[in-house]
Amino acid sequence: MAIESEATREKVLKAAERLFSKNGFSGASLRQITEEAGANLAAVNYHFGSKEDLYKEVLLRRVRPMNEERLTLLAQAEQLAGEQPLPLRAILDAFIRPLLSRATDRAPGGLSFLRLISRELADPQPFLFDEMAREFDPLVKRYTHAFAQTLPGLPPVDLFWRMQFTTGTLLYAAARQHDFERISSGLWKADDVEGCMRRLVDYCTAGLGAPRSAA
Amino acid sequence: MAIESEATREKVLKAAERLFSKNGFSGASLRQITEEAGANLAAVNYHFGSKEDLYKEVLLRRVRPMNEERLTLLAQAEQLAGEQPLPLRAILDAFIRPLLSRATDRAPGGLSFLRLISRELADPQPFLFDEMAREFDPLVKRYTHAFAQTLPGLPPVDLFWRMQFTTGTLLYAAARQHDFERISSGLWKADDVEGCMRRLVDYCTAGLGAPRSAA
DNA sequence: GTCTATATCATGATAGAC
DNA sequence: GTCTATCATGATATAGAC
Repeated sequence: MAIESEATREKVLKAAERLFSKNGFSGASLRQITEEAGANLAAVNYHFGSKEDLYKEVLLRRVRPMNEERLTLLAQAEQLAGEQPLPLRAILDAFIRPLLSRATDRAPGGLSFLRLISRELADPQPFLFDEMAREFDPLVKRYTHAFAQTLPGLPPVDLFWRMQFTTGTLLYAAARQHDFERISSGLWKADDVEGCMRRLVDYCTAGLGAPRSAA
Repeated sequence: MAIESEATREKVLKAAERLFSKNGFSGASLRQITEEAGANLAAVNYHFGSKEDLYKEVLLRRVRPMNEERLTLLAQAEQLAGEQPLPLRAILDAFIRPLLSRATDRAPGGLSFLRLISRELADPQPFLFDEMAREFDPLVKRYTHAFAQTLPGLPPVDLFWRMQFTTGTLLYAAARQHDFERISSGLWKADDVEGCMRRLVDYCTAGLGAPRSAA
């Protein structure tokens, strides 16, 4: 039945998300995953074809809506600004929020997904590289253009680096949401994602707009 | 013989560094490693005891001198500055250089080590967590103090975040040195590590010293 | 110290009954 | 669609010869 099939599929995806997030692609076995899902070992191959394809689906089903959200928020901000170039803060907020907000989502997968996507982008799986590049390409192009408009004097190579630095900052913040409370020695509480986001935007706004030092 | 023993040990460490870096801890097998090293499978257990202990040694033998260098550079900069608090740039340079300079080292392991240590810090292996914490603790304390001196008005929680953001920026830059040339579409050449470092310092200096926005 | 040989177990994948 | 059973392979680790 389609209904039961969907239920099993969903349970497997959920368990896979958690275990891939915790142990990485090669560190999580299909046996662990199907056991935690309460499904049969053979279900993975039936529903997804292979472990790699399961991993791909775990990621893409969350990445796609997230990136659409990022593009939508940017478009909305631009409409609001009219002819003016967007303030840096506005671009960054549109870029960061759809990712970090998932740290508090009641929706499934929040923290797991953050850790997973951070690991994948900082340390890509070769078999997924092309598909991820295709998925992120419109986003990169679109935001590069927005940043370039707001920072007209910045040479392309510097903009490239500053966007990379911003990405690194964001990914690390996302990857470690799950243990910042512990390592901050009580300075920060895990439910204050807004506080993290505000500080992240402060930091990256300054970094992107920094003066350039002499070579 | 002690000499041959050392040679085998060294060959295994070198191969392990490359393969752990490329495929991660669980993605690299002892078979791969010993084969690439031209050593016997049993050599790993003889010399290191277990796969986990091999991994630990691969990391720590490079982390220890790197972190000593960071502490030394900071002390030297402080001596140079006398009574004055250090400029942000000087602290950052001392923090960043001993890591990123390894991207060009003729010495073995440069790029591999960068990728490996970045992955380990952004996504720690549980079995190594305590030992890494112990190894990095003096560094964190020392640099936190230096930053706090130079940024006297900054509340501790904000300093915590900004140091985390700086760490994330640095680790991502380190992790991807090996393919920035490719993904920059020709904007940047891999031999220009100085250029990367200068831009990284520009970015983080601005971020650490950024104005704080209202909550 | 280094090797061969092997023990023991986990892995991803699939064939075929239901 | 889901199950059991199994295959072929590869994993870490170790015992014991040399």
